[in-house]
Amino acid sequence: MNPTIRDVAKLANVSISTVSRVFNNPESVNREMRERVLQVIEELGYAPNPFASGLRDNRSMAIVAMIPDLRNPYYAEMLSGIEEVALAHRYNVIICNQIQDPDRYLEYVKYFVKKKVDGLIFASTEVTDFYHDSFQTLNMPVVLASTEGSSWNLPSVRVNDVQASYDATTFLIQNGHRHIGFISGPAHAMITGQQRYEGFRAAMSDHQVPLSDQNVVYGELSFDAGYEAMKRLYAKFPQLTAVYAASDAMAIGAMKFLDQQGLEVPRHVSVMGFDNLDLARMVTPGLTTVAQHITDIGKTAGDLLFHLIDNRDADVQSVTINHEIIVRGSVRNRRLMED
Amino acid sequence: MNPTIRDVAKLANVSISTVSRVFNNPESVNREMRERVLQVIEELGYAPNPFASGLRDNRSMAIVAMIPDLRNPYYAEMLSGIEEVALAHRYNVIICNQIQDPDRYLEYVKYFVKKKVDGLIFASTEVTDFYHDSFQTLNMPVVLASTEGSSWNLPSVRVNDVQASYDATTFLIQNGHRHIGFISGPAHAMITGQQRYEGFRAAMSDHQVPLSDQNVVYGELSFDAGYEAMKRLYAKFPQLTAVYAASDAMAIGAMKFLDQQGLEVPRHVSVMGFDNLDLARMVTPGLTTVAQHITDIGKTAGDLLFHLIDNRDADVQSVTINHEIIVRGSVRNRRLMED
DNA sequence: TTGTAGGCGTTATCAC
DNA sequence: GTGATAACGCCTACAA
Repeated sequence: MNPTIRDVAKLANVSISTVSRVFNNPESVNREMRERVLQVIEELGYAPNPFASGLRDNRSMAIVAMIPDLRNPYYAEMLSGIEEVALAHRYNVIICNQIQDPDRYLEYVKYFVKKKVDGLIFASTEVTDFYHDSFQTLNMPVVLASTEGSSWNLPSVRVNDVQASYDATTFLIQNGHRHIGFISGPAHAMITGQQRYEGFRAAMSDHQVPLSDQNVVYGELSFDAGYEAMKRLYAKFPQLTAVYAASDAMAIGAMKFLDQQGLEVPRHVSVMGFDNLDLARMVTPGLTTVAQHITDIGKTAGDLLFHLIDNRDADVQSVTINHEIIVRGSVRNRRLMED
Repeated sequence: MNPTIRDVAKLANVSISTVSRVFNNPESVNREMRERVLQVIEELGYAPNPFASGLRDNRSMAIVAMIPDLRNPYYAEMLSGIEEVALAHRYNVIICNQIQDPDRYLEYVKYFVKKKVDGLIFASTEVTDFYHDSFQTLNMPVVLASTEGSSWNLPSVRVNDVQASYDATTFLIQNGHRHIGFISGPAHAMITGQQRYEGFRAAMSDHQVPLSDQNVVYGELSFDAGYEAMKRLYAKFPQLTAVYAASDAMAIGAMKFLDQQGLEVPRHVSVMGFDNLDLARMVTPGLTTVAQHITDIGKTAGDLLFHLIDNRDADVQSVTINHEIIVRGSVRNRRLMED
């Protein structure tokens, strides 16, 4: 059995209140006594029982990170940012994975999150009524990461996807491409479908590049879906000289397909991604992409959450994280073309 | 404020013990009463306060997963396996990241793990005295994943690295390679350095393939380290026709270097990895590698841990997870060579 | 089968 | 500045 506050008190010849004060308000206790107590604490290896503190204060010193898929490096990286700031606050991070499965999500909420946790980071998943209702009943601070909840006034941390997508498209255009295919996220997905499409569309339009249904194809954000999407895109738009995909995984799936068709990247087709996963620099050629600074998104979401935890009624503003074009080898400048 | 057991009791016109029993031993309570209580529980949305239960029973319903690096897909995948079985047991998983930093590790132990958690999975990190001592003071079940602790009789879950490495090397030899470079993990690393090297050595020896210092180079397991290691290896062993690396990340780093030298994989040099990360199928050509079934390692480690949690004195045996050669495009069969 | 009561370890309020 | 004590909510002997 671990030592309790009482053991410390007895051995130090003080009351338990004094021991407690040494932890929670050291200034208020006589120097000499304090040192004696501290010594005994050290000696016994005493640490307050977190259940007891939690029971009294209703704080768990834990937050929960809800993400769609741990095996996706995007979320792993975000999680690592969240974990980083949590550690600094001496908080634990509890993982909830595959939250896009409603049953699984409810399971988490029912057994884990209820009252046991001081706050919640909810990542990359559209905040439907379903999720929003559960936030209400949970009654704890919530911060969104890489998704938005403006309709419910929930603070969020994310890049400006419209602008980022606009910039990516513009980069391709400035490199002399005019036949640009877009592999979008699912049509119904607010961010990876609609907003990134919107940025693409706006850039094409602003630069007077023709755009029709022919240019666009939709799919899930995965490698496999990217491969399939590229197949469809190439079938209906074979004259494309560049492809821009709504995620790096998709872009790399597209590269795989192109390679299998004997089309070289970037000699025959240029490819641009979105996210800047570690992966992007590992493939050959390196993938030119829009960096999201994912770790920062996680860290910032953590910062906001802890601010809300310390200060329940704070009016926390959403934060936009800067994006950045990372140039590697997968896009060719057609303005410098020789053959 | 959330409803307590007392609220339920009052509304259902029973004593709190009855309510408690409905949760913990439903059979022992009169059907009619039970249904009445259940209804009230539903109505109020009552759930037992985990702090109170924890305080009484000294169980947190949480385990901790200690890993070296969340951003490494290897650990993310393992974690996802752990999380999967934890959910099935209605347990939370708390992350401890970057445990190879001793200060950080101690921080975790000091503030988080002590008494707050029912068990521990410790991954891919050599169990030095330092870590082992802390396990002792923690006094909770520990299971090792992808590392070994035979010297302390700790149960572990891992592949047979010597055999797996032997098989990988044999695969290359059977494909007609006799000039095979090996990019090893750090020389001091028990598994990725010593055991995987040992498998390599044994296979070379058994098949009478010459082996000297020239064939081997050491490095960390990362992409960047793989790139650098390949550079060193190629400098001292330019006649190699195949490279076998102790991790997929290293192998892909090596591929990057080879590409930059104008050496084609697998036409000029074959490459073989170890792990079978998702990554391995995404690169071009696909990486031929030894699959570790990482998710299974995580799941099995979880299973063992829960067995120990339910049954403190069980004598749990270590488990070896099967490995498997995954053939993709990065190894060329020289026996079928035309040019 | 059901209810009563004590205790888990901590913190904060209140006397002294 | 220090000490006694109630309260947090649950579970389980034990008594009825």
